[in-house]
Amino acid sequence: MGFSPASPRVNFPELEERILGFWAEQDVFRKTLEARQGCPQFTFYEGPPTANGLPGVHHVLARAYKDAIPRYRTMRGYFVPRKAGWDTHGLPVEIEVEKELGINSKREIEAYGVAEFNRRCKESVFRYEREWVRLSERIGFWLDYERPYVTYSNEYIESVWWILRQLWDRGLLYQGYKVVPYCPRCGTPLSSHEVALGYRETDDPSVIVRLRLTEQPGTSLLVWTTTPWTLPANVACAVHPQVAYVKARQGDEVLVVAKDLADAVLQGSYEVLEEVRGESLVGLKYEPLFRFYPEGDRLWRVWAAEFVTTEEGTGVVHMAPAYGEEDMELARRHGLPVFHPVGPDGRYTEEVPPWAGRFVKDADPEIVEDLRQRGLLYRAGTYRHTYPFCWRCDSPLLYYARTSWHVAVTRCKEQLLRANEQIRWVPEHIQRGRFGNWLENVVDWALSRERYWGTPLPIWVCEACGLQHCVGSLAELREMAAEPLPQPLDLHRPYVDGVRLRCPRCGGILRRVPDLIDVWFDSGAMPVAQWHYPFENQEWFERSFPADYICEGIDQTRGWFYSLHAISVLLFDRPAYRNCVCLELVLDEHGEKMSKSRGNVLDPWSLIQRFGADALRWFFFSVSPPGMPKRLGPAAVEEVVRRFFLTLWNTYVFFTTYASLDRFDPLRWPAPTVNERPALDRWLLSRLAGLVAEATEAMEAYNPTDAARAVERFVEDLSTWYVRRGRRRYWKARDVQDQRSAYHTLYEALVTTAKVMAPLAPFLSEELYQGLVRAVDDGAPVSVHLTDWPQAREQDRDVELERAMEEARWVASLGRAARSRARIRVRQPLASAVVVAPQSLLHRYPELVEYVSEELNCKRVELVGQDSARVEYEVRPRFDVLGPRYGPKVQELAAALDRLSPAEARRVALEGRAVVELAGEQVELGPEELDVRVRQREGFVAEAGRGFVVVLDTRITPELRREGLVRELVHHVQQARREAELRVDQRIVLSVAGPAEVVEAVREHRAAVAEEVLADRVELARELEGFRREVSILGEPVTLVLQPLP
RNA sequence: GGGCCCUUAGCUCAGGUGGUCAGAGCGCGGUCCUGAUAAGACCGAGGUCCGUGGUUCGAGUCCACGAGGGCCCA
Repeated sequence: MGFSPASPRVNFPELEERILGFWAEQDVFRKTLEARQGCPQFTFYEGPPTANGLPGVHHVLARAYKDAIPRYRTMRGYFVPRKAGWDTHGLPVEIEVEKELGINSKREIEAYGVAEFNRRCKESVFRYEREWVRLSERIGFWLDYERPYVTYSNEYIESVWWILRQLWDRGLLYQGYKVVPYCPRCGTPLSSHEVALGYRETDDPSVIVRLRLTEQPGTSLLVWTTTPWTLPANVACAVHPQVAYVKARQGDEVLVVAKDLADAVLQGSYEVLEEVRGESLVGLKYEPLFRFYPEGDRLWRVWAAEFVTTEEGTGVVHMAPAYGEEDMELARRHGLPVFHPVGPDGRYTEEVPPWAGRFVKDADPEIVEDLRQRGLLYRAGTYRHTYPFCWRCDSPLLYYARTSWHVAVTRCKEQLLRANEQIRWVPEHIQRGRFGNWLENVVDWALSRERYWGTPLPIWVCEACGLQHCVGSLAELREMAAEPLPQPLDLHRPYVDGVRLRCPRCGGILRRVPDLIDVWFDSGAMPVAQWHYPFENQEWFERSFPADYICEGIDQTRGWFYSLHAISVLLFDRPAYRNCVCLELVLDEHGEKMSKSRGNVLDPWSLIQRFGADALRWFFFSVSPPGMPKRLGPAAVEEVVRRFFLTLWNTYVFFTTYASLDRFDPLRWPAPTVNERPALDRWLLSRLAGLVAEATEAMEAYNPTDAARAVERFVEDLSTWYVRRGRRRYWKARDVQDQRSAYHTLYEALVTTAKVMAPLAPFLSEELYQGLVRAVDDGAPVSVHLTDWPQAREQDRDVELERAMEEARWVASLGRAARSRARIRVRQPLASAVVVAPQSLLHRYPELVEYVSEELNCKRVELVGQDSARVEYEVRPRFDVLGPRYGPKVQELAAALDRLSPAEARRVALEGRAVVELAGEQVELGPEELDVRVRQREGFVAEAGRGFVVVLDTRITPELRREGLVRELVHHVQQARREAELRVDQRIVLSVAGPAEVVEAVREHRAAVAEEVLADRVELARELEGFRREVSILGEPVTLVLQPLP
């Protein structure tokens, strides 16, 4: 047992592969769950991916975030079961299979055979499952992949049926003839959240046509549309009753448009004949544009409607009830017929002979041309706007009347909003912003899909009496079945279509409606259906609902976040999750969205293989908060490795190197109490306690970004100040007590850092833990992920010491700047430096001044509160104190203080009080109200800033010069030791040959040189055999020979 | 057309409740330090804090309007 020196050459991807092996061999994930059996549960829901495509880098982002919080919670003592899940139904899958089969329509699927088609769908959904699991495991996303929930299983479907039955029983599931967004290629309606996925900018025709008034020859209403294909289905037009319209003469005709739009519409000159209110137009009859339908008295008249606006178009709106929600509403109210001359494939039917069989959008130009020839076209152009396209197949959607099934979500809108209040959103603005707005505008969920691969809608209808029945379980299905159910039972189409039920009312036969349900309902049902609730696992379900934590891309506000929420509120009137983290997009290096068409998609594997999964994870956590977009490229990940991982690693190498030489044993070496430790150690322990507190707070707030950044800052301090300053306290230390303190402090800092990093960088933290803890303690938990999250030791916090150390570091920085200005290298010792600091905490911490002295290589650093010889004073008001008190006059105070002569300023600075005249009155200002700054006077090598001045004594005496030479020489010898690849503790004999001054200096400091470079002897007279090196010391050639001793 | 978010150095990002000198990292040029360091320190170049107006003694920070970008809705 004991530490082994870690190698400074580290290959993180390789290290991670080794850790993966270790986890597998030790079954660590299972152990972390077992260790927390019986503890309070923390529930995470995995949003099921569709595994029919390869995972990309954005999935690594999501999975890293999904992983971090459960790991953290496990360390905090919670039991965090994590079930994987796969979304297996729906159009995405069907379209993949259609592509494979080279077909493109429902007709072709039916010809191919639904049974075989669905078999292929089922087969295809797990095509990339192995890739998903492989990537997930490689990045350390711990999830139970052995027992996932799968949405196509009979059990899952049965639970979904149970949910639908609950809704049915409460009258929340209904059938309606409604205008729905409809994909003509897929032949099915889409839900609003699916529509939301497909908006795109496009050019559509923009036409204005004449509706000739029957009883006023020569007068026409003008109507505007971007969908000429809906004109054959026109049954009416609408005006706003309150809006002003004009009858305008233009050429030899009279045109009716809204007054506010007249200029925009009637682009030439015109003459207003009359101005009327919309209501006076109501009832006018016009000539139909087409004669495809028989005349009727109510047809082709003007109606009043409040929804008409004067923001666009003409103020007169064409009504085609089959193709617009408001149109349908108007038709229903006034008993107008619905003309629907378009088939489910988006082509005209025989009702419109000229274009029968044509896809409606393709017929647009011909319809326009036809109207032009008949003199009905007023104007035609194109109109650029955003329009929805099918999110999966990219066809333009049609708004289209269909008989379809809906969930009456709008009836529960208040509950939806109330439940949303109970969710913590990250970022916060989603709650009232994107998600809240969405709920405010919620519409009924268009549930049914006229497709093949999905959860069948469990509604059966009696052929004889029309009874509709919703089946809520397999038992019920079996019981009601007219014939024995087929074995084995597959609840998918076409098998379920063949199941006929006996009518409980009339004894007739019920057949299932052909529809499936929206695939988003599947995933939204997972809190219930993953457990096959209520048919099994009641206690599991109850324990695991609602989720404490979910996390997905922000696009899911309309997707999974919504479907989970809606189903949960409909069923239980509760939110499905308490904390929800929304992730923004992963962009490429140039800030462009990654897409296949741009060819800028980054393969996660290339990054993982180069830099490791932890580096990629860490990049995602630290670069920006979850709700901000992330620019990702190899350079950014490499920087994480260089800036953070390697810095930490090198500190670890430093520790293990010397701890192993010194046989440091953290369990047996007595640890000094914190108060017994020097300021440097107390400072680090204070920083460490602060780190733990900060990281804990951040992780509690679902904010890994702040946690990661806090760790980075700590590691930076640890490496560039703590170890840098304390280096000589370890190996070969003279003061045993100090050495113990140093080892214990550094050890604790590293171990705690490893634990705090564990949820974010599970591999590197494991490696550190193994090398630091398991290496010396058999009794410790096998893995860092089995340890408890560290407690912040508040008693170690010393905010004042931390601030004082900041000052010390600042003074060191000024001192280095002064040396640099004086062109005196740091290796050249100087006799003294004076630090002028009127209001510094350092006066209370002489130890810290000592660190400055070492850092600056000045034998003596004198800290003084005042020094009129070398500095000048500047006095300003404390604006934060005096501003509120004096208001505008604070500027006069500032001016008055600015006018003080150098002598007066000095007096004020030393006395700490000033008397100035303000508007004829004497005002006295005390120390709390003054901001005293010092600046250097000319003629000294000094640097100033933030209330400090550092003045160097730049005189180099012959003694100092010789010491400098020796330091120079030692440096070169150490360099040579390294080049000769000597063991760190290899002893040598050294010979030095060179100019007399160098030789003299070495002679004078022979013992010190010998000790520094581990030489048993230092030869000055004769040259040895061994590793020989020519160096230059202050421009003079010097020959060093190192002879290793046996 | 509406909602939300963003805009700070060449790049990536920090900048509680306004307080008067705007910071870090990377990159660039130079100097230095180092037997843990592939690190690090110092100096230098590099900023209209997106713009305009307002509130205020004081605005990167608050308000209004606008511009650009992103996401979402209609």
